[in-house]
Amino acid sequence: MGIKERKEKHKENLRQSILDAAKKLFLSEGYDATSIRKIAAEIEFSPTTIYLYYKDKAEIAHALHVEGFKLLATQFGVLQFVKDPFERLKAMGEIYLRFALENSDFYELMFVLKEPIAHLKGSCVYENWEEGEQAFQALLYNVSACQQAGYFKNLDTTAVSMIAWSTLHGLCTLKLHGHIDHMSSHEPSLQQMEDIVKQSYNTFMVMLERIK
Amino acid sequence: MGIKERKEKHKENLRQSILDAAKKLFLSEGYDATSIRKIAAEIEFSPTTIYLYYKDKAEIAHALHVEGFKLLATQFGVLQFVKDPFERLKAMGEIYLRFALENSDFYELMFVLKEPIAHLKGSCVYENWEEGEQAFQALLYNVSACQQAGYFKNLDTTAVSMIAWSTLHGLCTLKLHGHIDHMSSHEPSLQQMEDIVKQSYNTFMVMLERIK
DNA sequence: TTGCATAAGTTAACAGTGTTAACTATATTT
DNA sequence: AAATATAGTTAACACTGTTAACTTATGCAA
Repeated sequence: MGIKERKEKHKENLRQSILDAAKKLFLSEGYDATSIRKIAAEIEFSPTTIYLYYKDKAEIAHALHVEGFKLLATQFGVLQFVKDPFERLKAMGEIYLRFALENSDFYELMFVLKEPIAHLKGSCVYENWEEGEQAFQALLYNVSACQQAGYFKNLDTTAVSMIAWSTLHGLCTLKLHGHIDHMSSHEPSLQQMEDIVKQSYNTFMVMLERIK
Repeated sequence: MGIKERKEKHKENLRQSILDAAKKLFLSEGYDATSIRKIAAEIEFSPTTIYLYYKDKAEIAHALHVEGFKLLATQFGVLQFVKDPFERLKAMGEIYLRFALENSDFYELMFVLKEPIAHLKGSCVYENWEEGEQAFQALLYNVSACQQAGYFKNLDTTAVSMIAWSTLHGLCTLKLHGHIDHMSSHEPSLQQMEDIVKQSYNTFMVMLERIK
């Protein structure tokens, strides 16, 4: 029947369909609600079959984590058209922010959860965090370009990059984990801001621009 | 009525010893490994007894979360002796950073996990996040004092405070979740830094100081 | 064709988790 | 003494990740 045919097709690339099922569940119900058993039910195989294709749940998490970085990389793609270094850095931050807020589950997997990258250390040949490094190198490049254009004088490129990343990451996670919302509901100065994240980001950019 | 009072006290005692047991487990084994059943075993009561004193696990998490904020508040205490506003802001950041790195489990509970503050919304009279607010108000006060001393001119106090908090929070979480370490092991520019967090923080302070 | 090894997938189980309904034993009140 | 309220327990539900042991199907050499 139709189901059997579909099953046959799945068998051809079971590893991929496990990942697809995981992704589907993960995007619709979040990471915690994505259990091995639910993935198995989705592809209509027994839970133990998953372990024939992935070492454990962390390995699936890592595979999704890689997908997330691919998605972010494509969104960073437009940056090549922004010629002015500072404008490019600004745009990079905006893309990062939007990515985090619009793909919060992916963001969690990429920059919050320990599992996907802890998995690296456990397995393989002491593999490093390739995805994160690439993104950071792009940031380093942009910060460096800004410095050549006269920004961030006498400041360490790496340290400035770390700060830029940290600020954005902090803003994203405080928002995503509900801390900003919980505070804005009662703190008057925050209540007045209509978009705290966006306004804070803009202020940060003004701060960066005004470093003498 | 003496008997009733003693009973009340016993009830209070048990509620407190549940919290103590939870804290002990949580500090030695982390949040995830602190299960209701383990807490029960620690105080030598059955797991269900816990539910006579706390609504659910999130309520225990919230109680510990409050303890964490008390601890942070005492560490902030020394700030009153720092008269210069900018130096005080600097010291505040250093205390925050040290607190996060030395009490990573508490930090997770206070600023990362959703459970303890999501619990607020679920129960009570739409209670707000008192602890977080108080800490933020202290930050607002210090940023405002800096502005009166000529720093951060023409910048919104709340936005600057949000950025300061975000930057510190970002730095802390990237470190605590292993993202910095995973990157520093292969990225050359990071390898050269002996203490990435500390050096980045210092750079951030220089950046703030140099805003024209 | 028979016999067998390998691969692929399944069943059943282990050791946990948070949480709840229903029960018991004890102490207090009527 | 009987009724009631309190405190705590047992047993269960519905989950979780993960593993050992089993079955079934396939391809290949004798």
